[in-house]
Amino acid sequence: MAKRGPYEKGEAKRAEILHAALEIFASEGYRGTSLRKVATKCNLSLPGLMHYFDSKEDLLTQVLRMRDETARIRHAERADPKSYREIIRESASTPGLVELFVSMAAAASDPKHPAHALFAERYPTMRERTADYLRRRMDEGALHSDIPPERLAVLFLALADGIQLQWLIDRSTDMEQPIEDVMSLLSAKPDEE
Amino acid sequence: MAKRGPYEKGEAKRAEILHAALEIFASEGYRGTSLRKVATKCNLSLPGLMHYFDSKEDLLTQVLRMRDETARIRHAERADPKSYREIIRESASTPGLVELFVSMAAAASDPKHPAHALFAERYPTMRERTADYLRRRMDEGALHSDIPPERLAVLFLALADGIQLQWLIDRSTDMEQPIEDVMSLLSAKPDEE
DNA sequence: GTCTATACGACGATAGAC
DNA sequence: GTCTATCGTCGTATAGAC
Repeated sequence: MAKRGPYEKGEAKRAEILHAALEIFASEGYRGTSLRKVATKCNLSLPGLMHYFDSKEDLLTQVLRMRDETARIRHAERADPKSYREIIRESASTPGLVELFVSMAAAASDPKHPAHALFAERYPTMRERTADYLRRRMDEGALHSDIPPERLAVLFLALADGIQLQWLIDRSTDMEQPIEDVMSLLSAKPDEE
Repeated sequence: MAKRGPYEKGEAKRAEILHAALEIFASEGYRGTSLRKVATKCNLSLPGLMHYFDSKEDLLTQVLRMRDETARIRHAERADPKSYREIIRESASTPGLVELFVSMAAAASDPKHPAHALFAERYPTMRERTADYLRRRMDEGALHSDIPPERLAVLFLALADGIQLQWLIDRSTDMEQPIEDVMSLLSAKPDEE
């Protein structure tokens, strides 16, 4: 911020583009949103916009990165249910971004896709954070399971992603319930295990 | 089959197109596969192909419908873990189709998308089938939970969809483990609940 | 009904001038 | 750093042959 030097304006413009893209994709969804719309919103021609990004996929990847970074700062590395509920609420208010996330995850299955690296880092990171939280709760005696926290973390992340797919189709789907249900299963006393 | 009448040839060609599309999307993925490629594979011009379908999205939706129908026949309405494992194995051999499924689910969030109706029917149907299975296992005493089977079904479907997203990025992900883990949680004796 | 030819508008991408 | 101009490809639309 307030960074001096020859790149100051460029960085500001790049951030402006990312914010504009985020806004448009949030309100109009992933499908049928073109770079020309984003460019127009930034008072730029398409090539003018492309000066800042290698490709559309690159731009979209950086939108997701920015969004991750925002969430990371806001929730300060926490992985507790309260933080999780806030994220769910934010998602629920911006279906367009959920659609963007899911579409990008599918496209990123190709190792050459710019978002592949993002997701390839993102999942292990979130797994660790979630596993750490679960381990803490287990040490406190609040949760019990023979399943290692790392495996439970994979499970919780799958749950969080998967419930979004059902929610995209039926907006009345409760996105918090499945997580809470598994939590309650882990809260049961381990008498037989 | 061997259906007589004026539509015989047309229906056969339509089926040929769907199979060709399935094959191409399975081998090359959702991204970067054009209808012209599918048309060429069927010895057809693009408009010739479009004679059978309203739009690209319509064609893709029918590809998914056909795939569902195939699976339904093969697994004969069952919803047991053995059937589930077979489906997982089939998915794992065709990442392109998993990508197609996820991409379509995201796009189908728009109620006007042709696949919206498919998913809007599909999820409740699969929920019922899964809930029926769980209820049966509960009656047998093999599973125990205070959570109603319908809610557990939502949970299992989310798990199955979500683990695919992680698997698309990291193919070494075990797609069966999370389901088995929740099953094992439900197998525990209910002494404290 | 089945299909080809042709054309249209919009997309993402790129070359090169300023 | 930003533009105009242009490219190739996409999905789509229409006219009309058989």
